[in-house]
Amino acid sequence: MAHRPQNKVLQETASIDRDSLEPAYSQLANILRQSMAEGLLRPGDQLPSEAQLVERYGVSPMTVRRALNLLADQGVVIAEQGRGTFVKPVAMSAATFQLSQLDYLFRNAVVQLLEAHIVTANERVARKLCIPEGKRTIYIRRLLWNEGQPAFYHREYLVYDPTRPIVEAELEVTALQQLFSGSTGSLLKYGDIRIEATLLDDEEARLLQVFTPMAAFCFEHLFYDFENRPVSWGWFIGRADRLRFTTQVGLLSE
Amino acid sequence: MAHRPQNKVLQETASIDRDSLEPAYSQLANILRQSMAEGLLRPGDQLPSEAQLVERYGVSPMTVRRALNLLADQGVVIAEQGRGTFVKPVAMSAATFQLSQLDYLFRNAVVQLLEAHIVTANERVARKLCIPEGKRTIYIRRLLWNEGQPAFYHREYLVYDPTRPIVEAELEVTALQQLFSGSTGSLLKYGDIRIEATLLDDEEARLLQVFTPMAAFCFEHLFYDFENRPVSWGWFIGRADRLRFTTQVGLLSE
DNA sequence: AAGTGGTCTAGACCACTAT
DNA sequence: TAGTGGTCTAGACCACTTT
Repeated sequence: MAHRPQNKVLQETASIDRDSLEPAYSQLANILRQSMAEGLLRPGDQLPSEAQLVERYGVSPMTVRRALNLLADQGVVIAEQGRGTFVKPVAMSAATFQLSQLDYLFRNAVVQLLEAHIVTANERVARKLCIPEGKRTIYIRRLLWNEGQPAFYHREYLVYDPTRPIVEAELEVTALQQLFSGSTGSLLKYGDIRIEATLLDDEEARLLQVFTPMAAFCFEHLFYDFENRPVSWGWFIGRADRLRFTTQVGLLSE
Repeated sequence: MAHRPQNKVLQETASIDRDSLEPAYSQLANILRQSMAEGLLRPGDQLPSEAQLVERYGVSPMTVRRALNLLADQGVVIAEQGRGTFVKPVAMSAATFQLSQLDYLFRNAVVQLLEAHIVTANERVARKLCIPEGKRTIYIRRLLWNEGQPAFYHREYLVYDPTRPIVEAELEVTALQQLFSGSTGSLLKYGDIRIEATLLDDEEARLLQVFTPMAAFCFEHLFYDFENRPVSWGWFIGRADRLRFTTQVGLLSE
């Protein structure tokens, strides 16, 4: 077993303010986070034990527990049963980025319907949507505009089945935003999302008003209904020079 | 205020197994998740109140609370104070992607050091590292191989300062994996990561053994020490056809 | 006023790790 | 054996929303 440094005695500068609107567990988490930011607690160091924190800050074990869980969830400490809780080293692999960073692009998007036709599924579409080849699907092409600029080119195949009301709703151009933002009454159970970097082809470049070669982000999505049947397969393609994902690892700025 | 459907009475098929190794809060969360998967609870539906769950499953309020917090953290329900807890609709924007998906590429990577020189900072480098223009930096170029294939081309500028021991450690080729995986004794406090889609230039394509034009993922990183001074600025560039980020929204498969 | 979620207490027992 | 984190109880009080 690897050696771990002993825990240090923290300065008792900060304490829990019981009159504050901020919950005690959150205050305690911030106090500990502050200790790390100041370098009092370095990566690999052991935090004070839960019992010590209970005594030092005058809160109950559950409150200490919650504060430590919070920090563990945020990836800044790691708790090891029977050993202690330790400050996690900064690792680039801990980075997580969220699609909601693109919310602004979708919330204010103007949706231009380019095409909506019934087409028979070829082999690829049939396999993705788990339907027989040759079965009818609805093929939709949309262009999403944001502040006068084309932001995304979206293509989608929907299972054509009159008994599934989602088809009707999806044909409305506004349904796209509901899909992204989430809305009450959705008939989707879950979805798989995949992000790739691709080159724009000529048609994509023309619609997005750029010249090839140009890099792009591609967001492929496959949504399922409550019977676990695929209902929607499609891609959003957006110019890479207008899309950016950022995140922070290690100590999160509050 | 928008109308919300009333909560339904759940079948009491499942119950908490006190002899199980699985914690009660986790069991309860899974029971509720199962109800959603079966369609008993649909997006927008209200979950049973905490008091109802306490009575129905014979656990304490804190345990119920924890189960609901777990589901809320996972984004499948939303709790609204004074109103209730509701099943969240599926939203594509809820997708989160984790860089740790690339762990296998870094863990087994063979690092080839292409260059490590002291260079004076130009305007761009100086601005990023917050040092005066013309100050000396260490410029490192590396190629990461995985299973006999070039996986990433990495370039990095390090602040050159003999008083900062990180410089010595970073020059070791193995330090790169530690940066990605995290390791005890790191002197980094936090880092900013940015992901872009780009086109490979000629040099990048040659090293990664592909032909232009080719799309690529670029992971830019900027790491800070405990005095909040930037110490490392660099990019990993990897072939897009070998990199994929996937995730799931809505009901998570367990 | 009644019902909801949000926080918190002051303990308890257990599993695990180190000595 | 002593110390650690992990779970759990059976309540309490509060803020908020709805009726």
